[in-house]
This record gives sequence, C-alpha cells and structure tokens, in this order.
Amino acid sequence: MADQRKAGRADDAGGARKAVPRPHTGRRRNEAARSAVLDATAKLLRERGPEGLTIDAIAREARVGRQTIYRWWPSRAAVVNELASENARLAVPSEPDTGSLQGDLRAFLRASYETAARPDIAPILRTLASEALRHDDFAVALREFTAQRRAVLRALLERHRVPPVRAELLAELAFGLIWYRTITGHAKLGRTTADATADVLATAASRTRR
Amino acid sequence: MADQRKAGRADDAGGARKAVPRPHTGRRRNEAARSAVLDATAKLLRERGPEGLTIDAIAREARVGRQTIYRWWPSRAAVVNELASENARLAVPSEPDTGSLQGDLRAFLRASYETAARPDIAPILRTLASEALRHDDFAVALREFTAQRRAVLRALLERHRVPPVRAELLAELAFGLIWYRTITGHAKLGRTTADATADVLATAASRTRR
Amino acid sequence: MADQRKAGRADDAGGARKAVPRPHTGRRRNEAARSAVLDATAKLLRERGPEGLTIDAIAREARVGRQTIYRWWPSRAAVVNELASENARLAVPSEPDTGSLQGDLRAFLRASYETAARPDIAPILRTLASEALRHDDFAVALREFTAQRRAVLRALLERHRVPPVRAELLAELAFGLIWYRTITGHAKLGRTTADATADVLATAASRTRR
Amino acid sequence: MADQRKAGRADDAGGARKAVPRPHTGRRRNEAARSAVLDATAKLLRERGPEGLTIDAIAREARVGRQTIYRWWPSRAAVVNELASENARLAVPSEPDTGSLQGDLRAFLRASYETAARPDIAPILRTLASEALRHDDFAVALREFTAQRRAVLRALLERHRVPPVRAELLAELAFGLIWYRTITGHAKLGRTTADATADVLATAASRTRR
DNA sequence: AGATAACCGAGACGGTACGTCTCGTCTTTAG
DNA sequence: CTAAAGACGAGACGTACCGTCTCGGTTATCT
Repeated sequence: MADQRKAGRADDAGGARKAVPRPHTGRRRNEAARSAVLDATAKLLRERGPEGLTIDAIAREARVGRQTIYRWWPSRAAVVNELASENARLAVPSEPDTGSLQGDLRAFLRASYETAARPDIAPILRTLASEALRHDDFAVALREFTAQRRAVLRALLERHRVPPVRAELLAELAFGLIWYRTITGHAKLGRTTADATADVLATAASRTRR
Repeated sequence: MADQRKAGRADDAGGARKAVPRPHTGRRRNEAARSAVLDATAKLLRERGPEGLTIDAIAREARVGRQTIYRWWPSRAAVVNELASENARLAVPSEPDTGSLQGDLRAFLRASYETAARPDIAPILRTLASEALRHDDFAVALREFTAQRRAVLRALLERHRVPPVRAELLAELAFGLIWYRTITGHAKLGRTTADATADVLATAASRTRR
Repeated sequence: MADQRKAGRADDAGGARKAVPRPHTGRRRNEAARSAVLDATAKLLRERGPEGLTIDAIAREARVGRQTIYRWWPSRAAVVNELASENARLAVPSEPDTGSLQGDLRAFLRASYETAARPDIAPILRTLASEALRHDDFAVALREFTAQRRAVLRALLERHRVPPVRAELLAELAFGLIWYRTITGHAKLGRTTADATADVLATAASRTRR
Repeated sequence: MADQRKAGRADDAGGARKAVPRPHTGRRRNEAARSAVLDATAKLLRERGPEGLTIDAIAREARVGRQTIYRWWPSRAAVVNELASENARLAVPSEPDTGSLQGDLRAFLRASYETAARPDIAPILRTLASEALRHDDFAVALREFTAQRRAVLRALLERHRVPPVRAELLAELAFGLIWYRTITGHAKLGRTTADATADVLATAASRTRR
C-alpha cells in the first residue's frame, strides 16, 4: 500500500505523455463557507466598524472555523479586499459610452462616487484605508484594489485619446477625492461633486489630446 | 493636549508668607518623560511604521512606565496628534506670490507634497488618518486640520479670481492626491507630481475666472 | 481490536432463508495500510516519544489517509494497544516449566522485565500508561492488556498450587514493579531485579500453598 | 529622565558592597489568584479528570487571565505539582509503632493505600504520573517525591532489621501496587489489599532478617 | 460485462486548546 | 503625589490536531 501513489500515470511508459499527476484530490471548497465569511465581514463592518473586525469575530458571526478563514485568505485584509472588489465590479460600469468624454466621465464618476457613499460600502472603504495605514498586508490589498480601479478609469480616458501619463494623474485626482472625503468626512460624495469633477478632468484632458 | 495640568501652584509667587508652608506636594510632572515619549513615538513611526506603534513599545523605547503614558494622554492617537501639532506648524508655506496662478500653485504644491513625503512626517499623517477613521473625536481634529489647509489654498486661488465653489473643489482635488498616495503608497509625492497637478488645476481654473 | 467488523450478519445462520443476503461486497482491507500504520506508530514512539504521537503524524508518516486510521481503530489508544499486543506475545514466554516455582518465576520475570526495558518496548509502555491516565478509552485498552498479562502469571502460580486470590496479588506486585519503574525511571529493570522479586514471590507463595 | 535606573546602588563606588540591586518594585503577586488557580485545578481534576484539565479550563474556572497562570507556572504539570505538594504534607503517615513488623506494615500501608484512593487525591496522582511520562522536568519532581516515600517505608523495615537492599525492593513492590492500580484502575486500593500486601512483605522480610 | 459496494489517499470542514502578545487598569515602592 | 515597575483580567493572534465529511479513484464480488 502507500506505494501506488499519484495514480493515473500508468500509461507514462508507453509514451511521452505530459504526466498529468491528478486533477484534484479531497473535498472541494465549500462555497457557502466563502460567502458566509464575506457576509459576516460586511455585517461586522456595518455594525461595529473597523475596530470590531477580528478574525475571531468573523468566524463566530459566519459560524465557520477559524482555520477555514486562514486557509483561503492570508489576512483579514484579503477578506475585506475581496468584499470591496466584488462590490466595485458589480456597481460601477466599466465602459460607459455616451459619445463624449465629459459624458463618459460623468457617468463613471457618478456611479463611483454614489457607490462609495453607500452606507453598506463606505465602512468597507474606511476599514481598508484605516487598516492599510497600520498593517502592511492591508496596504498591499488596498494597493491592488486601487490600482485596479484606476486602470478602469485610465482605459476610459485613453479611449478618448488622453495620453497615458496624463490619464494616470487624472485618475488619481478623481479617486483621491473619494478617499479624501472618506477620511475626513467633511462633505458628502454625490452626483453634484461627480459632475463638477468630471468637468475639471474633461477640461484638463482636452488640452492634452493627442 | 496634556498641557492643562492639575494646576494648584499659581499662588506660589503671591504668598509672601514666612514659612512657605509647602509650595507643592509630590513630584512635578517630569518634562523629560513627556519629550521622551514623543521622541520614542517619532522614532518608532520612522523606523517601524504605524504597525509597530504600541503603548508597550513606546514605554519600552522611552524607558518610561506605561502608566505614565496613560496618565497624560488618553490614547495612542493623542500622542501622535501632539507630535503632529508640533511638527506641522513649521513645515508648510502659507502664501507664495510669484505673480501667476500657475507659479503660485506650483510653489504651494511643491512645498505641500514634499513636506507630506518627508520620512518624519509621512508616518504621522498615516497615523492621524488611521485614527480619524476609527474614532470620532480624532475625525473632528483631522477635519479641522484639513479645512485649515484647504482654506489657505482656496485663498490663493481666490486671489487669482477663481470663484469660491470651484476653488473649494480644486483644493480638495489637490489635497486628495496627497492623502490618496499616503494611504496607498503606490507612488511617491514630489516635485513632478506637484507641477503636473498645478497645471491641471490652473487649466481648470482659467476656464472659470470671474 | 479492529477485528470485530461491522457485523450485521449474525442472523444469517438462524435464518433458514434461501437468499443468504450477501456476506461481503467491495474492496477488502488493505493489509499493507494496517502494517504501515503500526510501523509508523512504533517509529514515532521510538523517535519522538509519546508526546509526538498524533493521528496526523501517524497518517503522514505511514502515507495513509487519516480516515483509514479512523476506519479501523477507534482511537490512538487502539493503535498503540494493537502494537503492544503484537510485541508482547512474541517477547514473553507464556509458561516456562523448570520444575520449581522459583525457577518458573525467575524465567517468567526475567523475560518480562527485560522486555519491558527494551528501547523499542519501553516507549510503548510509557505511552500506554500516559494516555490511560488521560483518556478513558486508553484506560480500557490498558486494562485489557494488563489483565491478560496478569492472567498468564496467575496461571503459572496456580499450576504450582498457589490459591487464586493470593496469585492475583502476587501478579499485581510483580507487574506493579514494572510500571512503577517505568513511570519514575529511578532504576533499570533487569535480571537482578527479576530474580530478587521472584524470590520474594516464591517465599510468599510457599506459605499459602494448598 | 528615565536614566537613573536600578536605583539603590549609588553607594557602590564607595565600597565593595554586594550591590543589592533593588528589593522589589511593582505590584505584588496576588495570593487570591494563586489559590483560585489551585482550587480550580483540584475541582477540575475531581469532576472531570486529567482529560478535562486544560489551561483554558483552569483560567475559566478560577476567573483568572490565562497569562497569570503562565506567569507563575511553566506548565500544567507544575500547577498539579504544587497542588500535590500542599496536600502531601497532610496525608502522609509517619512511623507507626505497633510492636510487630506485620502490624507496622499494615498500619503504614492502610494509610498509604487509603490516601491514594481518596477521590480528591487519586486524580492528582494520575495527573502527576501522566505528566512525568511526557516531560522530563516533571519526571524529576515525581522521582523525588517517590524516593522520599520509599525512604519512609525503608526506614520502617530497617527498624525491624530488614537489610537495606531487601527493604528497598519491598518498598518498591508496595508502592508499585499503588501506581499499578492508579494507572490501570482495575481494582480499588483499600484496607484488604493493604493487609494482604503487608503479609506478603512481612513474610518475605522475615526470611532475610539480620 | 456491468453494477454495486467497500476501501483508499487527500483534504476541507467546524471546533478546541495552545502559548504569546498587547490592552487598559490596579498596586506597590521609591523619590 | 508622581514615577517606574510590574501583576492583573481580558481577549485576539496564528498554529496544531481533533473527528467528521466529501471527493475522485481503485479493487473486489455478485448478477
């Protein structure tokens, strides 16, 4: 026993086959556990804020073993990141097409700002920011998330012939506003701000068209 | 903070009594302890970042009892805040005057961005933001600090006849970029970014001059 | 242990029914897996002691699925017990016959004590004892094992006309010494001790012959 | 500040003094916590046996922080050891003097066996043995304890002119029975067993009197 | 030959306990 | 009455195993 391992390669001898060792062994990942963890994380952030977000609390709330979280996510940060990425992808149109740069920017920024202001989303962003400022693993997660969001906006701008370097700066300014207001909370993010910002960006972009 | 002492010694000078009965009882606050705590905090932030900033670590580094910290500051945040107050005043120029809007913006943003990027300042900003996202009272403090900074830039823009509403938005975009990069750390703040941003703002402003 | 299979066919004999339902279907037990588990257990006990003996470690060492162990043994206890039973049967002469009580006792105890002191056996005994003190299922296993050993010595004594009650006590004293030294480790078990003990028992026995 | 540390040795320079560094600073050990831990340990052993004895359970039962246990005891074993040492003083019979060897042995063994069988003592012995089989440092403690017990019985035997070597063996047989039954739990230790064992030892001893 | 059934290895699952770390508070002694 | 030292209850951390529950795949026996 114990010797006829890695089955499925008995035919190796016959040919120069690829030696596919075995597609999978063991129980599969439980999708219910995954979504229970994400739901519990969202609930804790909504109700108790960043301070209440511990692995213990998530596991307790999701009725999941702690090890199950550690098995699939390298850190608390990764869980929040996955939560944020899913929501952003669903809520913001990646490629609006209104015919004009200004129109596309308004559509994109309206969706982005209004989503960021949603009471179920804002705490997630706040937590990402707060933890990223303290813990490296969160910083990495946030870096990935924000890079991904900027890439979408940059693509939009480049479709309208804005040079890459300028597009990157404009994207940083647009998203910078989201995070600035998220941190300070001195004013609400909404349609009016989105439109005004879109106009600023469109103006700055038009001067640099290729 | 930490400056409104237990009082009770104002009458020392006035008492012309012979047998100065007792000018004070008990040991006075040790100023060396206070600055040792602040120095240790700065050092830890510089060397290990916000993650390594625990009360235990500060006490150890400052060679001070933990209780001494709790006695004078209500939280870690308060220590960092005091540190920030001492440093911030020195660093940022109020009102450059080069003659042109673009020139003034470049001067102001260069100073602002380069200060924010300084290795002894950046970790302080990071900690301030992090704490503001967790605790309302620090959010208020940060709100006041950022409002004050925006007011300076707004005044600069209004000197060049930019309407107030637009000036406020442009100020948010300029400072938003600082915080965006501070949070994500995906790129360095510096002179190049300052100039490019100044150009974007100047362009957007010129369209709306009164 | 591990030998009383799932049963459920005891009624076959009684039922004079035509369709004897089915004695067995499916793959048979893999003997190689069984001995791999026992070998791995012995190796772990030898090399890492009782502390390192976990089901995970056995499975890893034996290159066997954990479920395979749980399928055939109800607990760690059962595995070690099976190992002990196999070794003990081989090592200890059941019924020496030298003609005299003292001679038989000396032969029996020499074999018993020297076996218990063997470096591949002692850790097993230590584990049996240690686990029996912590877990009830282990205690049951040890109780069966020690009862069986006492029965052999009791039979020897009764062959020499020692009354059963006294034989039982003498057996307990003889084996008690093994465990006492195994626990405390204050002295080695060997031939000298065996002979001295045999003399004590023989003396005590001769006073009570039937 | 913070530099005049380890006070109390300012006078070192003046002489070759012993350099007593400082007697003590800080909060003292809480005696209530210590006894709460020992009481909780005793209770858990009584009610749930060695298996239920975890650091978590002790801390919970004693309403004490886990760290408090780790601060004062290096292991579970050490807690049980301290508990045993406290109880041992009360339970140990000293030196009976009935005039005859058999009488003295009966008195000594009755007390010993009955004490070992007490429901509040037996679990302690079981745990002591179990830990000794796993951890060397604890094995040393148990070795000392058992050696001391044997010394008492040996002294009793030698008072009756039993040669030292034989006395040592008889003591091991007598105490071996205690541990044998403690481990296996196959029969109760009590007066009957004590008397029968006393008779066996007395018989074996009388053959070797000096 | 095909169906059925038990075995096998791998490994995910909900849990419990581990020993460590830090928190904010409390207590003691020195100055 | 403050400072330092340090014990205290609390609770989160990440790891190791527990015993159970799937998985895909491999023998064996029965029809």
